[in-house]
Amino acid sequence: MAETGTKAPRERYRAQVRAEIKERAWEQIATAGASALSLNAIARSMGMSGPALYRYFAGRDELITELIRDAYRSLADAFHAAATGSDPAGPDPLGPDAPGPDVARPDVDALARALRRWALDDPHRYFLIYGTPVPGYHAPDDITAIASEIMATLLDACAASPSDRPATPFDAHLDEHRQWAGGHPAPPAALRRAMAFWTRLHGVLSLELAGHFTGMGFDPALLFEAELDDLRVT
Amino acid sequence: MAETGTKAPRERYRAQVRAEIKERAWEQIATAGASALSLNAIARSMGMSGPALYRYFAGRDELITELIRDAYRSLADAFHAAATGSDPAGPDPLGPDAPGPDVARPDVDALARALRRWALDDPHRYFLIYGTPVPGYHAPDDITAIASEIMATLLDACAASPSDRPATPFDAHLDEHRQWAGGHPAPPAALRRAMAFWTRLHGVLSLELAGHFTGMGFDPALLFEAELDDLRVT
DNA sequence: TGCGTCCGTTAGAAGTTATAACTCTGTGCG
DNA sequence: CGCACAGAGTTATAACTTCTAACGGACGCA
Repeated sequence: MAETGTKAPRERYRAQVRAEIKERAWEQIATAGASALSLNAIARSMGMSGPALYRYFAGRDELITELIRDAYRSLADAFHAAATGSDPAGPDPLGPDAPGPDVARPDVDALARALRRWALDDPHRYFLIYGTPVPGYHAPDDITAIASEIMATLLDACAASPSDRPATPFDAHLDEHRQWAGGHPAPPAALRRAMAFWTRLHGVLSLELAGHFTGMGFDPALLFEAELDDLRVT
Repeated sequence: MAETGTKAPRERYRAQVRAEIKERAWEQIATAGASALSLNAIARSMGMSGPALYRYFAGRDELITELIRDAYRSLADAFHAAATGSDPAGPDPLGPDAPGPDVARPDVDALARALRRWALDDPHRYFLIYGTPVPGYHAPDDITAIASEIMATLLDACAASPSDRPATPFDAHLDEHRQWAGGHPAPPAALRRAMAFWTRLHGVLSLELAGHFTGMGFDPALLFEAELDDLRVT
């Protein structure tokens, strides 16, 4: 990490320009969405013209892949920070106000709120990961590795709080096909809860971020918390 | 409906060409995704060249809006068919095999399975409605009207099966801000359950359709049914 | 039969990604 | 210290895209 400062100047400059390109790309995505990302517009906004960007990225696809990788990395970091309590935004800012019906699960709750904060912080970044898939695209291995890291953090948290819910047939199915857990020693109930965490919170968040709740009147934050409460008994 | 046959030949031809354009558009979306939809390619595949399509659609946006409208209409019809039992695919094909822990709720279950069938039938159509939103786009009123129709069908089903779950503060919040229900007389518990139906099943379906479960080993259909089971106690 | 509307055409402007070829500058090595 | 080479940025070009404009022809209605 610290060695990047001692690199050759040529390479240093290259890394700096790459970083600026990605930064402009994020800005552009934030205003016009990922599908409208234009290499030409990025080059223009940087004062250089057109094909110069091809020195730094093989093409639009490689740039977007890099952005997706950064998005996954950012989520993994946010999860890790929330799990270890080193959350820069403070430990659950809206957490203690509304204690759940039962015992507190600091890990899972902190993860959920970190996820929501992370998603609201940049909706386009969220949709880059969880939005409409690009038909031909397959994520490279290092990106799926980050996804596994995220899942491992979630499984840690779910395994930390035991469940008193009776096992269902689906719990057994999930336990029989647990290769997706990547060797994580979580019990079946934790597998089930991690999956429910993922699917339910994604359900709420993706609808909220896509604007399907706008004009409906209720508060999406309360819906999120209600789903989080229901996860407590799952 | 039957009057379209008696229309003027000019208008009849126009409607026919519009329909064929939309058909080709769906084919193209199915293979390359909505973002890659090209008017030029559609025209080429129809044997006519380029700008001829502008006689029928003001532009790409209008065509896509039309496709979104058709997608909503199709989902509303599928829901309505499932709710009234006139389901062309037969009443819940995988339903009776695994009876839930409690009383059967034919309406809600049928709706859920109709939703999954509809989604798997054409994933791109699903993402046209529930996928990454286009930044500048706002759906016209008649489309939001179809969305309300879908929600009304769901609320009907949820109101039909009473809940023995104690009311939560969020149920009250949903009841206080119930303008999204469009005057539907559903009780608070039904509002809550409809919302959970929507968000949870969307969570599972969208992750499944986007391919986030591929290679994980478990069966997404069982996850869907497990979430449907959990809705029974919500 | 004739007139007018509407359809499909070609031409062209402005944008995109991406490649090829050229210039020039800065780096590192002898 | 100077020189040669690698690499950055340039322009030109090709092949796309959406979309506008102007033209010709055919079809339907009176």
